[in-house]
Amino acid sequence: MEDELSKTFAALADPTRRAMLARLSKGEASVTELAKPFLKDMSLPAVTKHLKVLEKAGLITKTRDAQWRPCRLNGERLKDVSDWMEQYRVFWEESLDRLEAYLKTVTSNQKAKGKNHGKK
Amino acid sequence: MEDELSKTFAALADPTRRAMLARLSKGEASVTELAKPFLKDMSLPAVTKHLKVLEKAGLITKTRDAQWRPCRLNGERLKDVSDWMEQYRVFWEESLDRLEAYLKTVTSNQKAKGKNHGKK
DNA sequence: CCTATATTTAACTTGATAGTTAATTAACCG
DNA sequence: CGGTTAATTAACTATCAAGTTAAATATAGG
Repeated sequence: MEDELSKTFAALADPTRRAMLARLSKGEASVTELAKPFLKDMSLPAVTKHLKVLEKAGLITKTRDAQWRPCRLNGERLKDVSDWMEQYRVFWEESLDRLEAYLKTVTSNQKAKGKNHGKK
Repeated sequence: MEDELSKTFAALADPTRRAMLARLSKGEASVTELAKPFLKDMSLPAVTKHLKVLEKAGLITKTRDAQWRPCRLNGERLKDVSDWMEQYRVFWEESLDRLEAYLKTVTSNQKAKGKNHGKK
């Protein structure tokens, strides 16, 4: 998984990590703080790993404060996702009727070109 | 990976699958048609698997037309992603200065409560 | 019926993810 | 220094994801 966008999507594909981001949207937090809601379900090293995934995806940044590692949300990477999403906005924002109509024009154009299912 | 949102994000975490969605945003296409740009890099069964991932994530729907399986984009699932993203919009849309200021108020509030790093 | 085309399924390999426990590093503080 | 707290690293296991080749299924059409 080389590209940044894939790494970001992969990082978001886990409810634990998304919950961590939600917590961080309230302000920065240390690892222990972030871990607290999950320690019934997993160990601290598991939390460290999740944070490392988020960090490598550029979704958070970790700093240092004595023995603590305050984490904060990095919004820019989420903007990349948002930008990617934009091209599809029409597919949910238009009324379903208008979308259907739009798709009909596209596909009927293709049929006009021969309904050849991709054959040369 | 139980929840729908995780499944959707995971499906999006692959450039091949995102390219397939991009193609489908131009109109419906058969499996062979969708596969064409990738057959230098992977086999047809691999394509079938990618499509299955997209389908299970609810991002596309497959229908039947003789021996063809026309696929089309399903925008609703992308809306779920977009809705989830909304809560973070402030983290990239505000000017960086204003975001910094916002975070300062949040964290200074925490410090006022004792800078206790999550201790009870 | 036979064959070509479209697509999927089966069985398998490989590498990545997500978790574990135990040990280690780092910094504070009495 | 020695103990305590915070966090990471190491080593390992199990499950999942992505790809392969070969075989199977489904439909059209002469």
